[in-house]
Amino acid sequence: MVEELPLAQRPLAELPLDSIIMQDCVSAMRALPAKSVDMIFADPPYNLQLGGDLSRPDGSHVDAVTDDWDKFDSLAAYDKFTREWLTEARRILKDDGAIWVIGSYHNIFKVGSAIQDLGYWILNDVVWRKSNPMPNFKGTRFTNAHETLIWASMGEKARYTFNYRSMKTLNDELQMRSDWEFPVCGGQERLKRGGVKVHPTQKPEALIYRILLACTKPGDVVLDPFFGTGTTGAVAKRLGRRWIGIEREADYCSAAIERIEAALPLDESALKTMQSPKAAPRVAFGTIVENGMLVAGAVLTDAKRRYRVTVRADGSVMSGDTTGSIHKLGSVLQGAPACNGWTFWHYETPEGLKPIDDLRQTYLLATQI
Amino acid sequence: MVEELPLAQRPLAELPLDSIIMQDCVSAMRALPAKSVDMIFADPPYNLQLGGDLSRPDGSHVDAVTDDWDKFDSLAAYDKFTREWLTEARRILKDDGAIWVIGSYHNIFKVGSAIQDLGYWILNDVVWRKSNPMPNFKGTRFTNAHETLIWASMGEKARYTFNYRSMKTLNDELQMRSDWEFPVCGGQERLKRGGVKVHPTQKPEALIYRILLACTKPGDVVLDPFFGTGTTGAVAKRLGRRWIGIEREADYCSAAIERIEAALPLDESALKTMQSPKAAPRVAFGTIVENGMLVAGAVLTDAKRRYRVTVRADGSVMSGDTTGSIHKLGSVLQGAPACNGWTFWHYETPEGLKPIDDLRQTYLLATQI
DNA sequence: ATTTTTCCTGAATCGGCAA
DNA sequence: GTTGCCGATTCAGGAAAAA
Repeated sequence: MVEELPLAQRPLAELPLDSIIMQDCVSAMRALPAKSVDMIFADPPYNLQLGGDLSRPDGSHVDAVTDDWDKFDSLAAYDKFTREWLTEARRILKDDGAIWVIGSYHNIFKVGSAIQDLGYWILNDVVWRKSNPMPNFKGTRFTNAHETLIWASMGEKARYTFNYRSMKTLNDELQMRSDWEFPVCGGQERLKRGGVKVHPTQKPEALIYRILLACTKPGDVVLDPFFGTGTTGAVAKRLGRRWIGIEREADYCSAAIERIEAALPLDESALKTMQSPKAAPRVAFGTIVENGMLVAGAVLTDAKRRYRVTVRADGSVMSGDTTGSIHKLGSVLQGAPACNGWTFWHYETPEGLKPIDDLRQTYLLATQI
Repeated sequence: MVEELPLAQRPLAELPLDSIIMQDCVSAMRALPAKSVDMIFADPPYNLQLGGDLSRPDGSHVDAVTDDWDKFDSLAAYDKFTREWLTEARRILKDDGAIWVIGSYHNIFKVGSAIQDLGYWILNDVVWRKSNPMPNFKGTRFTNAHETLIWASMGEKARYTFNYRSMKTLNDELQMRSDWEFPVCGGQERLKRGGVKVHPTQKPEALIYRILLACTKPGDVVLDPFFGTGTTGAVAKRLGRRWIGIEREADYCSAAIERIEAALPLDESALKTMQSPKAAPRVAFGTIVENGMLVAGAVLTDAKRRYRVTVRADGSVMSGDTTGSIHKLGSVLQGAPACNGWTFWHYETPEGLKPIDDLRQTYLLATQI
């Protein structure tokens, strides 16, 4: 007779994959098996503690985060809450798993301090620089133009996943730095119901995309204990990762389900939804993929269709078992010392082949001026 | 007979201005009078916890921070140390003073958490983006390309200095954001003795310059409890601020003294231009009427001609049976909590509508000088 | 249909002073 | 401590409206 396996060895199949647990974050995590997920991405309440109303110089009203879920009785209460969920997160993570947490100065120091105290090992802090932050209307402080993310492994000696090459390719053959620029979530990407935003703090997909691409492998299980409207689930689906969401609010859950079901390989409409840095004069091919202008799996050929490569999620391309940047594959396949991949490679359109440089131009036009 | 003043009221003259206290940070601070300094800038040990030696891909050796002053027995010991010096800092600061602390992910979460626990009120966290960071030689993480600064006042309701106009001017007439880009300290600025850098973590003067310019007034006293080679002193001198340094190591002290003596203060005129345009003398709207620049009975409208009021002889304005100041009517008619009547209300000219603020400027030009 | 202008909004710990 | 008045204060980008 087969004995019941101890909790820590329960098979992964018992995880409620690709679904939302509509429940309180901590109690839902307690029901999950130990050492069972590869990554946790968490966007916990920030505990903003806002004062009175705020108006813009033109008199219009600022729509602030006033939801109950962001209210805590005290700093100590927030600290306690933070340590509770981080403790459960640690139990659920595999030994070679990792955690990402995003926050602002209101809460990130409490989060980071708890992460260190609980035995996690911080690998990087990453800064999300907002290209279009809300200004400081009263002129009393610096424009709060960034948020902070913490990436930590299970311990000083623990292993973790980091797809170094993917990041370097995504960043046009330069090491990816700890400061990332993205616009805030708006436009078509922002979920709305009756013209009103569904969630006050929806995160941009491009941000989660980069995190999952950097720190998970295809098929990995990603848990988001503060699922909200399911950005993590939508990106995970897009990138071929499994996901589990925990979310208390029924409204957010229904919006998330609808959204993730609709998530598809991106089409042209995505161009409008996820704009990206406008500063960089250089555009990495990875940025084109990250923004959905080309999807992973797309096939590129040269103008005469003699060579063909397949686009991968990190902005590299592949031919047989050779992989590399668009420039490298162009030179290798031709046997040439160098190649400008932007003009060499083409993609199929209803009007025929077009150089991928057109996409770069479109991207630049959309993001510059 | 005059009784000895309590510690909290000791005259400022007792502060060891523009000098270095060569002593342990906490004990030196204990000897300073309470509520006596305007700002503290602190660059405490980062508690880096480095493993073995690190080499570059070319085999060369990376000169890491291995000094004793950066070693702590445990995370708890670092935490205790942090709370000790932050507590003393709080005692020494004036009620309307402020503190800046710089750190990396190794220590900044502990620092920020302690700052919040001790009753300081965080105003911003600021990211120093390094334009030329050291790469991640092993390709195991993101390039650690930034450090974090925390700016905090003495409490939620405490006042603090922020030279908004100076920052906006410095940033090409756009609000200064919370992410600042500077190169790391090198070249001529980097202090060396016999070709060897004197201090492993010397900060760029441009960074301190911006902080002092933003958050102190000329003549303010700035204390740096981890003085090192005296960047804070050199910048304070240049900007016409007073400084106090605390530094344990004699080598750093001598280098700092030499450096600060060589630093040239900006002359007064240069300082003036960087200060905010000293709040222009206030002009009552009534003065404009009194001088005939607008006559009683004149009609003012907003830029879109949605609202209109009539000017009265005493400088009040009227709409229907509502009367009051230009500001009050602006807010009442719009239903807004506040309104700057000078920019909201316009008067008719042959060239079209013009804000009445133009009249104020004309009046100021005519009466000043 | 195309270009120009206006409008709207985003995790925000967002006054100072005198009576 | 409270109230009330004076008057200082916004950037980027997408979408809708107007020309």
